[in-house]
Amino acid sequence: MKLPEATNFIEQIINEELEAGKFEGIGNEIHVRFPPEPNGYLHIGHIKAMCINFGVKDKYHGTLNLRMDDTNPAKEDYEYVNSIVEAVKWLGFEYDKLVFASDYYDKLYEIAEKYILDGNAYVCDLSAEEITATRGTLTEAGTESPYRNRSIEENLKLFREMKSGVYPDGAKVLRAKIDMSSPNVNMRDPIIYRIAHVPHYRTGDKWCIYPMYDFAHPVSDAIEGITHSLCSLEFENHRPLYNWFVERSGLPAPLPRQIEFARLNITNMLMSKRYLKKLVDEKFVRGWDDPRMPTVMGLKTRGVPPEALKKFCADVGVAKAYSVVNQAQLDSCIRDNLNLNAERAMAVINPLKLTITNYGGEEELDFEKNPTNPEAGARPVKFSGSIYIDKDDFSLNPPPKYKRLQKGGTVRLKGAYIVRCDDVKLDKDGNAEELFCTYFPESKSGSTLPCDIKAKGVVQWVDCKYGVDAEFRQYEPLLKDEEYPDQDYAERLNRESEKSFFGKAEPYLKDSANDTPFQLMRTGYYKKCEENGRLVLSEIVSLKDSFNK
RNA sequence: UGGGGCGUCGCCAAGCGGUAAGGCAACGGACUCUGACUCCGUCAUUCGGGUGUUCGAAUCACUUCGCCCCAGCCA
Repeated sequence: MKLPEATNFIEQIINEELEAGKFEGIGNEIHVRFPPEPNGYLHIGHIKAMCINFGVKDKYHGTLNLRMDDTNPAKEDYEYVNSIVEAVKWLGFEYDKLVFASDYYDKLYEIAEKYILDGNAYVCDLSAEEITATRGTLTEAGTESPYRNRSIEENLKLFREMKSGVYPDGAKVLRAKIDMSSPNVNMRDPIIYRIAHVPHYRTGDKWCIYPMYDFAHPVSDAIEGITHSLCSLEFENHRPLYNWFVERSGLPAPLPRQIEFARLNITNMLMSKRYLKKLVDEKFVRGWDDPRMPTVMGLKTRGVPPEALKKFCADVGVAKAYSVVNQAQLDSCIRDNLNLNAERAMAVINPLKLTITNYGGEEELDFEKNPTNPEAGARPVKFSGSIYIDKDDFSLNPPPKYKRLQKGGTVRLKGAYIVRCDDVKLDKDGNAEELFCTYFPESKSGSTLPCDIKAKGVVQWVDCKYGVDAEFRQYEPLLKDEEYPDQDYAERLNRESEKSFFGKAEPYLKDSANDTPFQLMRTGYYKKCEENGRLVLSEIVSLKDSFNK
């Protein structure tokens, strides 16, 4: 068979295995899984994991299970499984099956009994504190539990009693019998089952004992016939344990192989579920879909296209080295996508009135919706000679190479005419309050008339008569501190992360039904939404660089 | 200081013994009815350091330094 070209070390490993014929018994089919725990919403870090897993699935024409890793009833809920499914679908990833670790509780229990029967597990009566104390330290071996050598019959009886609910939480646990003096702490008789009289969101109170990740995960992989279990670096130390459980599970070969990769970090983006949950719970943000959140839903409400996110993950790559990607790299992917797809519109954030003294009447001008894509069509823009431009587009003391309007200078009004500023009315503080200009009819946009007037700059504008009020919301990224200071984190988020401006926008923005992202000329990419009948423009990402060079 | 990982341009990242890809950022310049976009050009005599092996090393060996992970009845 001809192998696809590997683009990262994981695919390289898969290619090598395929070449060696490792999966011939199963028709060379690759099976992977994406296993979030339904205890929070998916964030951009998960998108990387999905790109890797779904990427392998697509490249090798394999299958992928979306698996809810729900073995801790205390934290999990349907709210989260629904949000996860929604996020996966919005991103356009197609999984083969939606499965739950909790689907395997019976099977898992059965396999746990097998471990006992094989002498590989025992019931331990030590308290949590005692277990911790006897685990040893990083440099000293642990000591064996006094319950380690109970008979198989006694272990079986005790384990069944644990299951039947006769013991309170914490009274007993089932432990794997491995090696208390292993240099790998994870191998020092890890706990397989704990007692928790907590109802599970799916199985209700059918169970009062729940399997631990270290046992449930590898065995779930084996049950599903997963060939490659891709996870992040912190599980490297668990791999020997993963293999230990899989090899003794009695499940048919081929055994799954765990491969670890470095998780995604982005400057100024906080990706810890714990903190994100805190922000939501303590109402520092409106919810998991708040546009300032790095969650899939936050990115969605912000207007970021899924394709831009996938491109970003592809650009960032997959490796084992710890890394922090510059947010500029994400922004670049978003800009690239939006530049190609987003419609263009005009709006001014700080309106400065500009009156054209030699213009009478009004007219309708044609604007292309997207200069990079003529098929996007055109929209009409009304012009009455009395308009607003942005305060930033006029200067009383222009710096060198200033391209926009100044007294006595000219500028082109985007899509309309070139105007010359004849007079400036100042307010009491000496700032420009209104501009009086003359326009040049022969400079009309698209006109073939000869025109001697030139303008270096182009500015956007909104008609005074037809423009509508708009609110602009600018979002700073979620802030991340090296030290993760709980205290002022949320405070800073509120203080610095959301800014509002009020200005004027084209009526086109208010009227257009769709709320797909668009670009405000020279200002940035925005998403339109309606709040209580108000036009709200939320920033997606700013244009690169720009003003005042 | 036990064990497991990782160290290639400011930030990601290819490279797998034959003489340092690419992306982001930055910096020049061209173009432009968005100071955007696009386009052209510049940006690692060097791969954490050292020592060996070799005709030849980022790639192999040894050594040294630095960073990350592991002692939840979380995942």
